[in-house]
Amino acid sequence: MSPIQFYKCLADDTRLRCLLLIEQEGELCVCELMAAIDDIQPKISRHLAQLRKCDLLVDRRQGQWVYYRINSSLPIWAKSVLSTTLANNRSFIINDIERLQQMNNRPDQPKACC
Amino acid sequence: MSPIQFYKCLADDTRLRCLLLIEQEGELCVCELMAAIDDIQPKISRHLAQLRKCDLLVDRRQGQWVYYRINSSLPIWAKSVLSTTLANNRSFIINDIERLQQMNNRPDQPKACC
DNA sequence: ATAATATATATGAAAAAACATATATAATAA
DNA sequence: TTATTATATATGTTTTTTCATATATATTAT
Repeated sequence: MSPIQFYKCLADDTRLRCLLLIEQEGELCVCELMAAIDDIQPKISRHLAQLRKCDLLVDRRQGQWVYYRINSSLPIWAKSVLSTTLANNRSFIINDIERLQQMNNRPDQPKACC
Repeated sequence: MSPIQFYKCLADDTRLRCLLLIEQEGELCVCELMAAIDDIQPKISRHLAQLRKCDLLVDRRQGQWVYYRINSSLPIWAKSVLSTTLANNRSFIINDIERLQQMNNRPDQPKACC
Protein backbone atom coordinates (compact mmCIF):
# COMPACT_ATOMS: atom_id res chain seq x y z
CA MET A 1 0.00 0.00 0.00
CA SER A 2 1.85 3.06 -1.22
CA PRO A 3 1.03 6.25 0.66
CA ILE A 4 0.16 7.97 -2.63
CA GLN A 5 -2.35 5.32 -3.62
CA PHE A 6 -3.80 5.43 -0.12
CA TYR A 7 -4.21 9.20 -0.03
CA LYS A 8 -5.64 9.32 -3.56
CA CYS A 9 -8.36 7.05 -2.25
CA LEU A 10 -9.09 9.44 0.61
CA ALA A 11 -8.98 12.53 -1.60
CA ASP A 12 -12.52 12.34 -2.93
CA ASP A 13 -15.66 13.45 -1.15
CA THR A 14 -17.72 10.36 -1.93
CA ARG A 15 -14.92 7.92 -1.14
CA LEU A 16 -13.92 9.55 2.14
CA ARG A 17 -17.53 9.64 3.30
CA CYS A 18 -17.96 5.95 2.40
CA LEU A 19 -14.80 5.05 4.27
CA LEU A 20 -15.63 7.01 7.40
CA LEU A 21 -19.22 5.78 7.44
CA ILE A 22 -18.03 2.19 7.17
CA GLU A 23 -15.33 2.82 9.77
CA GLN A 24 -17.98 4.09 12.14
CA GLU A 25 -20.73 1.54 11.40
CA GLY A 26 -18.52 -1.53 10.91
CA GLU A 27 -20.26 -2.75 7.77
CA LEU A 28 -22.63 -1.16 5.25
CA CYS A 29 -24.21 -2.30 2.01
CA VAL A 30 -24.43 -0.24 -1.16
CA CYS A 31 -28.05 0.75 -0.65
CA GLU A 32 -27.30 1.97 2.89
CA LEU A 33 -24.44 4.09 1.55
CA MET A 34 -26.71 5.45 -1.17
CA ALA A 35 -29.22 6.50 1.47
CA ALA A 36 -26.59 7.99 3.76
CA ILE A 37 -24.71 9.89 1.07
CA ASP A 38 -27.87 10.66 -0.90
CA ASP A 39 -26.42 9.92 -4.29
CA ILE A 40 -27.05 7.62 -7.21
CA GLN A 41 -26.17 3.93 -7.29
CA PRO A 42 -23.57 3.76 -10.08
CA LYS A 43 -21.58 6.58 -8.53
CA ILE A 44 -21.43 4.93 -5.11
CA SER A 45 -20.74 1.54 -6.65
CA ARG A 46 -17.88 2.86 -8.74
CA HIS A 47 -16.13 4.48 -5.81
CA LEU A 48 -16.58 1.33 -3.72
CA ALA A 49 -15.06 -0.70 -6.56
CA GLN A 50 -12.03 1.58 -6.52
CA LEU A 51 -11.63 1.26 -2.75
CA ARG A 52 -11.93 -2.51 -3.08
CA LYS A 53 -9.40 -2.62 -5.92
CA CYS A 54 -6.95 -0.65 -3.78
CA ASP A 55 -7.54 -3.05 -0.87
CA LEU A 56 -9.01 -0.49 1.50
CA LEU A 57 -12.33 -2.30 1.56
CA VAL A 58 -13.45 -5.90 1.27
CA ASP A 59 -16.91 -7.00 0.25
CA ARG A 60 -19.16 -9.91 1.05
CA ARG A 61 -22.42 -10.82 -0.62
CA GLN A 62 -25.34 -11.76 1.56
CA GLY A 63 -28.35 -12.61 -0.56
CA GLN A 64 -29.05 -9.68 -2.81
CA TRP A 65 -26.97 -7.27 -0.79
CA VAL A 66 -23.24 -6.65 -0.94
CA TYR A 67 -21.69 -5.47 2.31
CA TYR A 68 -18.46 -3.53 2.53
CA ARG A 69 -16.08 -3.31 5.47
CA ILE A 70 -12.58 -1.99 6.12
CA ASN A 71 -9.95 -4.51 5.04
CA SER A 72 -8.51 -5.81 8.30
CA SER A 73 -5.21 -6.57 6.54
CA LEU A 74 -4.49 -2.91 5.94
CA PRO A 75 -1.14 -1.71 7.32
CA ILE A 76 -1.49 -0.48 10.88
CA TRP A 77 -0.46 3.05 9.91
CA ALA A 78 -3.27 3.21 7.36
CA LYS A 79 -5.86 1.92 9.82
CA SER A 80 -4.59 4.43 12.31
CA VAL A 81 -4.97 7.30 9.82
CA LEU A 82 -8.57 6.24 9.17
CA SER A 83 -9.51 6.03 12.84
CA THR A 84 -7.77 9.32 13.70
CA THR A 85 -9.55 11.00 10.81
CA LEU A 86 -12.94 9.73 11.93
CA ALA A 87 -12.37 10.57 15.59
CA ASN A 88 -11.48 14.16 14.72
CA ASN A 89 -13.91 14.83 11.87
CA ARG A 90 -17.24 13.40 12.99
CA SER A 91 -18.98 16.54 11.74
CA PHE A 92 -17.89 15.61 8.22
CA ILE A 93 -20.35 12.69 8.18
CA ILE A 94 -22.93 13.80 10.75
CA ASN A 95 -25.61 14.47 8.12
CA ASP A 96 -24.91 11.15 6.44
CA ILE A 97 -25.37 9.29 9.73
CA GLU A 98 -28.63 11.14 10.24
CA ARG A 99 -29.94 10.06 6.83
CA LEU A 100 -28.79 6.50 7.45
CA GLN A 101 -30.75 6.33 10.66
CA GLN A 102 -33.83 7.69 8.92
CA MET A 103 -33.57 5.15 6.11
CA ASN A 104 -36.64 3.07 5.29
CA ASN A 105 -36.42 -0.66 4.55
CA ARG A 106 -32.90 -0.80 5.83
CA PRO A 107 -31.74 -4.38 5.35
CA ASP A 108 -30.51 -6.54 8.17
CA GLN A 109 -31.74 -4.19 10.87
CA PRO A 110 -33.50 -5.96 13.75
CA LYS A 111 -37.19 -5.10 13.42
CA ALA A 112 -38.74 -3.35 16.35
CA CYS A 113 -41.12 -6.07 17.35
CA CYS A 114 -42.43 -8.65 19.90
CA MET B 1 -8.88 22.29 7.67
CA SER B 2 -11.36 19.95 6.02
CA PRO B 3 -10.19 16.35 5.75
CA ILE B 4 -10.89 16.43 2.00
CA GLN B 5 -8.73 19.49 1.41
CA PHE B 6 -6.02 17.94 3.56
CA TYR B 7 -5.99 14.60 1.74
CA LYS B 8 -6.12 16.24 -1.69
CA CYS B 9 -2.88 17.95 -0.73
CA LEU B 10 -1.33 14.59 0.17
CA ALA B 11 -2.58 12.85 -2.96
CA ASP B 12 0.14 13.98 -5.34
CA ASP B 13 3.60 12.55 -5.65
CA THR B 14 5.47 15.85 -5.65
CA ARG B 15 3.46 17.36 -2.81
CA LEU B 16 3.68 14.31 -0.55
CA ARG B 17 7.44 14.08 -1.09
CA CYS B 18 7.84 17.79 -0.28
CA LEU B 19 5.77 17.40 2.87
CA LEU B 20 7.57 14.32 4.14
CA LEU B 21 10.98 15.77 3.32
CA ILE B 22 10.14 18.94 5.22
CA GLU B 23 8.63 16.90 8.06
CA GLN B 24 11.87 14.97 8.32
CA GLU B 25 14.32 17.86 7.84
CA GLY B 26 12.43 20.55 9.72
CA GLU B 27 12.89 23.24 7.10
CA LEU B 28 13.90 23.24 3.44
CA CYS B 29 14.20 25.90 0.77
CA VAL B 30 12.96 25.56 -2.79
CA CYS B 31 16.37 24.82 -4.26
CA GLU B 32 16.95 22.05 -1.72
CA LEU B 33 13.61 20.50 -2.62
CA MET B 34 14.50 20.77 -6.31
CA ALA B 35 17.74 18.90 -5.66
CA ALA B 36 16.05 16.26 -3.49
CA ILE B 37 13.10 15.63 -5.78
CA ASP B 38 15.16 16.20 -8.92
CA ASP B 39 12.59 18.25 -10.74
CA ILE B 40 12.21 21.68 -12.26
CA GLN B 41 11.71 24.84 -10.25
CA PRO B 42 8.27 26.03 -11.41
CA LYS B 43 6.80 22.64 -10.69
CA ILE B 44 8.14 22.49 -7.13
CA SER B 45 7.23 26.11 -6.52
CA ARG B 46 3.70 25.67 -7.74
CA HIS B 47 3.05 22.71 -5.44
CA LEU B 48 4.58 24.54 -2.49
CA ALA B 49 2.28 27.48 -3.22
CA GLN B 50 -0.70 25.13 -3.04
CA LEU B 51 0.46 23.65 0.26
CA ARG B 52 0.97 27.15 1.62
CA LYS B 53 -2.46 28.28 0.41
CA CYS B 54 -4.03 25.30 2.17
CA ASP B 55 -2.12 26.14 5.36
CA LEU B 56 -0.10 22.95 5.48
CA LEU B 57 3.14 24.86 5.06
CA VAL B 58 4.41 28.29 6.05
CA ASP B 59 7.28 30.08 4.37
CA ARG B 60 9.94 32.50 5.47
CA ARG B 61 12.34 34.40 3.29
CA GLN B 62 15.97 34.54 4.28
CA GLY B 63 17.98 36.54 1.82
CA GLN B 64 17.43 35.12 -1.62
CA TRP B 65 16.11 31.85 -0.29
CA VAL B 66 12.57 30.98 0.77
CA TYR B 67 12.33 28.29 3.42
CA TYR B 68 9.27 26.15 3.98
CA ARG B 69 8.23 24.36 7.15
CA ILE B 70 5.15 22.53 8.44
CA ASN B 71 2.58 24.98 9.78
CA SER B 72 2.69 24.49 13.54
CA SER B 73 -0.95 25.63 13.80
CA LEU B 74 -2.20 22.58 11.93
CA PRO B 75 -4.81 20.55 13.81
CA ILE B 76 -3.19 17.87 15.94
CA TRP B 77 -4.86 15.08 13.96
CA ALA B 78 -3.33 16.39 10.73
CA LYS B 79 0.14 16.69 12.26
CA SER B 80 -0.28 13.19 13.59
CA VAL B 81 -1.20 11.86 10.14
CA LEU B 82 1.92 13.45 8.69
CA SER B 83 4.25 12.04 11.31
CA THR B 84 2.68 8.58 11.17
CA THR B 85 3.00 8.60 7.39
CA LEU B 86 6.65 9.56 7.53
CA ALA B 87 7.50 7.08 10.27
CA ASN B 88 5.98 4.22 8.28
CA ASN B 89 7.02 5.20 4.75
CA ARG B 90 10.64 6.29 4.99
CA SER B 91 11.41 4.29 1.85
CA PHE B 92 9.13 6.62 -0.09
CA ILE B 93 11.65 9.46 0.27
CA ILE B 94 14.89 7.58 0.80
CA ASN B 95 16.25 8.46 -2.64
CA ASP B 96 15.26 12.08 -2.17
CA ILE B 97 17.16 12.27 1.11
CA GLU B 98 20.15 10.72 -0.61
CA ARG B 99 20.11 13.38 -3.33
CA LEU B 100 19.66 16.12 -0.76
CA GLN B 101 22.74 14.99 1.13
CA GLN B 102 24.74 14.91 -2.09
CA MET B 103 23.66 18.42 -3.05
CA ASN B 104 26.36 20.94 -3.89
CA ASN B 105 26.24 24.53 -2.66
CA ARG B 106 23.52 23.70 -0.22
CA PRO B 107 22.58 26.93 1.53
CA ASP B 108 22.68 27.38 5.26
CA GLN B 109 24.55 24.14 5.92
CA PRO B 110 27.28 24.48 8.53
CA LYS B 111 30.53 24.03 6.62
CA ALA B 112 32.66 21.14 7.77
CA CYS B 113 35.48 23.16 9.16
CA CYS B 114 37.69 24.32 12.07
C1' DA C 1 -40.85 -26.48 -10.48
C1' DT C 2 -41.02 -22.77 -14.03
C1' DA C 3 -41.87 -18.25 -15.75
C1' DA C 4 -42.24 -13.57 -15.00
C1' DT C 5 -40.99 -9.71 -12.52
C1' DA C 6 -38.62 -6.85 -9.03
C1' DT C 7 -34.61 -5.43 -6.49
C1' DA C 8 -29.61 -4.83 -5.75
C1' DT C 9 -25.22 -4.20 -7.61
C1' DA C 10 -21.60 -3.79 -11.26
C1' DT C 11 -19.60 -2.07 -15.42
C1' DG C 12 -18.77 -0.15 -20.38
C1' DA C 13 -18.61 4.02 -22.75
C1' DA C 14 -19.07 8.98 -23.43
C1' DA C 15 -18.95 13.57 -21.66
C1' DA C 16 -17.47 16.85 -18.33
C1' DA C 17 -14.53 18.52 -14.90
C1' DA C 18 -10.44 18.76 -12.36
C1' DC C 19 -5.60 18.48 -12.14
C1' DA C 20 -0.65 18.47 -13.38
C1' DT C 21 2.98 20.01 -16.35
C1' DA C 22 5.81 22.90 -19.34
C1' DT C 23 7.12 27.20 -21.12
C1' DA C 24 7.60 31.90 -20.69
C1' DT C 25 7.81 35.78 -17.93
C1' DA C 26 8.09 38.55 -13.65
C1' DA C 27 9.74 39.76 -9.22
C1' DT C 28 13.10 39.97 -5.52
C1' DA C 29 17.54 39.91 -3.44
C1' DA C 30 22.58 39.78 -3.57
C1' DT D 1 23.86 41.01 -13.62
C1' DT D 2 23.08 36.58 -11.56
C1' DA D 3 20.63 33.45 -8.45
C1' DT D 4 16.35 32.32 -6.46
C1' DT D 5 11.53 32.02 -6.35
C1' DA D 6 6.70 33.03 -8.06
C1' DT D 7 3.05 33.22 -11.39
C1' DA D 8 0.36 33.22 -15.89
C1' DT D 9 -1.06 30.70 -19.65
C1' DA D 10 -1.70 26.86 -22.61
C1' DT D 11 -1.87 22.09 -23.14
C1' DG D 12 -2.17 17.40 -22.05
C1' DT D 13 -3.70 13.88 -18.85
C1' DT D 14 -6.35 11.84 -15.31
C1' DT D 15 -10.40 11.56 -12.72
C1' DT D 16 -15.17 11.90 -11.99
C1' DT D 17 -19.77 11.67 -13.41
C1' DT D 18 -23.60 10.04 -15.97
C1' DC D 19 -26.40 7.02 -18.66
C1' DA D 20 -27.41 2.73 -20.36
C1' DT D 21 -27.11 -1.86 -19.73
C1' DA D 22 -25.67 -6.36 -17.70
C1' DT D 23 -25.62 -9.72 -13.93
C1' DA D 24 -27.19 -11.87 -9.80
C1' DT D 25 -30.52 -12.86 -6.45
C1' DA D 26 -35.27 -12.82 -4.65
C1' DT D 27 -40.22 -13.03 -5.01
C1' DT D 28 -44.60 -14.15 -6.78
C1' DA D 29 -47.88 -16.49 -9.67
C1' DT D 30 -49.04 -20.46 -12.16
